[in-house]
Amino acid sequence: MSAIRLLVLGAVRQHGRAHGYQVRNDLEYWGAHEWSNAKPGSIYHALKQMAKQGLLHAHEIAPSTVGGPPRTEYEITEKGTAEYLSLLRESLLAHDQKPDVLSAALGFMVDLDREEVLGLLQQRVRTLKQWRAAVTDHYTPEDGTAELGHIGEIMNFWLHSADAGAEWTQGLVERIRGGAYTFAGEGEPFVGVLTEGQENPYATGQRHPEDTR
Amino acid sequence: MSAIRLLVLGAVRQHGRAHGYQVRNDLEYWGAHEWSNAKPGSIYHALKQMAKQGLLHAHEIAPSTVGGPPRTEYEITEKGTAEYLSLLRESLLAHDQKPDVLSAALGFMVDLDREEVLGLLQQRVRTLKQWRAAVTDHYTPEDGTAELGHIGEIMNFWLHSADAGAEWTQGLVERIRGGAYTFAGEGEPFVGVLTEGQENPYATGQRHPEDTR
DNA sequence: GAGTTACTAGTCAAGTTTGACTACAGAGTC
DNA sequence: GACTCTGTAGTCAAACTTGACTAGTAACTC
Repeated sequence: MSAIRLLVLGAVRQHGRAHGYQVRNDLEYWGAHEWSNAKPGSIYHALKQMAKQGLLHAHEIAPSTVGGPPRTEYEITEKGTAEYLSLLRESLLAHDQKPDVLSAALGFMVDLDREEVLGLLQQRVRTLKQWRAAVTDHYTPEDGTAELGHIGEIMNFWLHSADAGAEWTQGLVERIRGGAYTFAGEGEPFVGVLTEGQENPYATGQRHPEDTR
Repeated sequence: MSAIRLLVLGAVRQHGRAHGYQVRNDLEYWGAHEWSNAKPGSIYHALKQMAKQGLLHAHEIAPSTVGGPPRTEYEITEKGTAEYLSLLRESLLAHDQKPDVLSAALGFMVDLDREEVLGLLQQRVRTLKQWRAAVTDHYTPEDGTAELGHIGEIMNFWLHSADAGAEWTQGLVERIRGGAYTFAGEGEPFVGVLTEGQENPYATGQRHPEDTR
């Protein structure tokens, strides 16, 4: 599973009603084009696809207010909300390597309540540790026959990444337990989207630091 | 860029001549189906595509020796070798987040010589550190206006991953400098492929430890 | 005041990835 | 002896992703 569906559902949901360009702009604001496959084509495709599947409801809208082709506005359906929450929980939980999915989930974690997020993240840490143990067991059995040569570095790399991921997750758990951030049902939520007309400080033209390659 | 082309080119090259199933089996032996998109469909597609592009030469072969559809055997061309080495160097160098690309490159690094690999990896560490500095600079400017809320955790996660990656790469550099593994031009290479008839200890049927999810 | 650039909004074709499926052969088994 | 399971080898349609492109308006610039 790629992160695109979660990102798009979450963005539409935060707006209540959004057209493609708005979603696209939000994802850029979050830096998602840097760490996920949130390219325009993918976004518009996901919107259409999810509308077809009944996760979003498409309103055909008159020609855009500012030029360009006519807009379609999308609204999340009940089915879409269920899918969104399910994707979100799964993404926080999965020790599933792809970092883009976790990143997306971090951006939306405050849509769940604090206790649930803590539970999911702690489970995440446990699963990572189990996975680690299983892998080392499997590739270095008691009889010491493991002669992987440099191929072993691949495993080594994944183990190291898993350890780093577990450690970081543990840190996040502690920050959240310590009262950081505002979760569902805790009053005024943090506003993570751009409202119509607000300028985007991280717009593409601005050049992201990563572009120095 | 996904890792599939590098993986397939490298596998064919090690065999001298290989058919799709052989490549597929090698990649499974390396665990590539766990950490990359090396599914059968992708592998066969890549073989055909690269044959069309002149990176591989396709020999049409008589019906398979053991049943099933007729095989096609592939051999790497000069152009393919050039592409392979170029992909390999690029993958070792790129601080480009995708871990599957780096994993694939690790499996093939011994096709380059020791000094070159050391140079590439050290450059990798430097680039990671520069990237880190640029990101922190950009998102926490001197005027302290950065009010990212929980969105900041996304950046935090990437920074943490980059740090872990740099640290691990540094460790690898030291192991290689210390004489580990056998690189190009250093005598009998480590055999990382399965020869015809050799059984695969990590075959799918065996169940990988990751499957305990 | 004509040309160039930038921004808004989205489409499209080409390429890639996925997961399920086909087809054959040998080995066990009831 | 019919049935099921496993292994070999690969195809295919559907879905997804990519990057380049269209098209209109505003704003700047010389």
